[in-house]
Amino acid sequence: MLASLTSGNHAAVLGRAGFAAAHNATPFPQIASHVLRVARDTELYAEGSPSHHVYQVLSGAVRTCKLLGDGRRQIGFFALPGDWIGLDAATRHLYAAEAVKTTVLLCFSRRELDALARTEPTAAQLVQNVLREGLAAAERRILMFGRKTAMERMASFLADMDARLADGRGCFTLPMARGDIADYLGLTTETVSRMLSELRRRRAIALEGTQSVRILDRAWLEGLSGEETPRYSA
Amino acid sequence: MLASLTSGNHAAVLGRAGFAAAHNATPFPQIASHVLRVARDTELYAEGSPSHHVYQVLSGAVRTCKLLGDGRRQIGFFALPGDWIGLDAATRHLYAAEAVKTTVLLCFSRRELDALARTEPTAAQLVQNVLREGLAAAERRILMFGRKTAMERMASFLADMDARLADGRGCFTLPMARGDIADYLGLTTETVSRMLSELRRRRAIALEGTQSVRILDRAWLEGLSGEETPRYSA
DNA sequence: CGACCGTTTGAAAGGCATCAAGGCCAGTGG
DNA sequence: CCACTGGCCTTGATGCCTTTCAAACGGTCG
Repeated sequence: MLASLTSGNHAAVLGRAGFAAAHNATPFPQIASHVLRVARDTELYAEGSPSHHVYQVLSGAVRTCKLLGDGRRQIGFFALPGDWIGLDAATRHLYAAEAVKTTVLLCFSRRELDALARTEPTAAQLVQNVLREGLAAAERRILMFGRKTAMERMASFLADMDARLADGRGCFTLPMARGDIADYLGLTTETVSRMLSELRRRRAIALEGTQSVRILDRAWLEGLSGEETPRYSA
Repeated sequence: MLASLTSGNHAAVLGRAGFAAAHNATPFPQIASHVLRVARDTELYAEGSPSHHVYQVLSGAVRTCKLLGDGRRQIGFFALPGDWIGLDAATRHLYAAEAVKTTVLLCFSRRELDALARTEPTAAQLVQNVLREGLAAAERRILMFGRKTAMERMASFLADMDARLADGRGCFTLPMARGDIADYLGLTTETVSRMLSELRRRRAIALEGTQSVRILDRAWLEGLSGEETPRYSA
C-alpha cells in the first residue's frame, strides 16, 4: 500500500488517526486515516496511476500537474490547507500530485471511503460537494484560460490566493515559485514576473521578497480579473 | 416552474414520462420527467440562475456559456445526446445553457433527484459518476487551454467530436457554427476557419459543406492533439 | 566568499487577433 | 423564377501581446 509514495523521495507516516483518535476535525471519523508528511517536490501519486488513496491537506501546499511529450507542463490546481486531492479520479489519476513545499496531509483509503459513501448518505453528500466545488473551480479556470489576457489571469490568481490564504489585511505568502504560477496560468515565468512588476509599479500590490504579497488595491484588481457580469438577480 | 424557459423563445413540453411510462432508457424511472423540445438559440437556463432542473440531451446539442463584461464569450462544453446538463450546479448555474440547434431533452426536478440520491445509493452513484466525468473533461480542457497551440486545440476538438458522434467511418456532422467552436476553444472564428483549411490542405480531414467532416488521418490528428508527441511545426 | 537557483529585465521573434473584403448558401419577396 | 439580402464562412494584410532568447541581479547555502 501507498506504493505511489515509495518511489525516490521519502514520505514519512507520522501517526495513525483512527476512529478512537479522532481529534478536532477528521472529516470521516468512521474510517482510519494516516497523517503524512512529505518533502518539497515529492510525488504523492503519478499521472495515470490507479487511485488508491484520497488526501486532505493540513498544512503546506500540493500541485496537481500533467506533462506533454515535449516537456510543456500544466498545473491543474493548487491544494491548500483544507482542500482535497484525489477525489476526482474515477479509477486512475489524470494529473500527478506533488508537494509544492513541505506538506502535512491526512490520507484515507479510497476503497474504504467508497464503501462508507455507499452506506452513509452524509459521507456521499460530502464527496458530492467536494466534486461540485472542484467542477465549479475548473469551470472558472476554463473561462480564465479561454478569454483572459496575461494581466487578467494574474489578477484572478492573486484575488484567488487572497481569498484563500490572506491574513485579513490582504497579506499572504505564496507557497509556490514563479514557474509554478506560470504553469498554472498557462504563461511563462518571464511573463508572470513582468505582470507582478507591472502591478507593483501601479501600486495594486506590494512585494516583500519574492513570496510575500500584500494587496493594496483590491477593487482595481478584481475589476481587472474581469468577472463582473452576473446579469441575473433573484 | 420552468421559469427559466418562459422568457422569449418557446420551449414546448411534449409529454410526460413518469414512472409508469418509463420506456427504453430513462435513467431515473422512480421520478417524473418531461420531454422538452427547444428551438435553436433558446436559453435553457441563465447564468447565475437557481438550479431547479437537470436535463439529459436526447437529440440535438446544447452549449453552456458565460459572458464577460466586454462581450467576450466562453463556451464551457457541448452536451450531445446522452450527456447531462445542470448537474454540476450546487445551487446556482455558473454557466448559461442554450440550444445549439433544435434539441430534445429529458427534464428532471433537481429537488426530486437530490431526494432520490439520499435514499437510493445507485442514484447517488450515478450522480457521482456524472460529476467525475465532468471533472475529468474539465481537467483535460484546462490542459488544452494552458499549453496548446491553435492547431493542437483544433485537432483535440476534432478528435473529441470524432469519438462522440462519428458514424464509425470517421464521418460526422458538426452541430455548431464556427463561432461556437471558436468560443469553445478560446480562439476566433477566423483562426478556426484557417486551421480547418490547413488540415484539409494536409489531407488530415475532408469537408463537405461547412458542417460535414470526415477524418482521413486519425493517427496524425491525434498525434497533433499533443497528448504524446512533439509540437506541431509548419 | 562564491556558486547556484530563482527572479527580473531587455530585445527580438512569432503566433494569434483584429481589421477588412469577398464568397457561398438559404430564405424572402418582387 | 430570380435578384436581393443577410448570415456565415473563408482568405488576406497588418498589428499587438506573449514567447523566446539572453543576460544581469539577488538571496541562500555550502
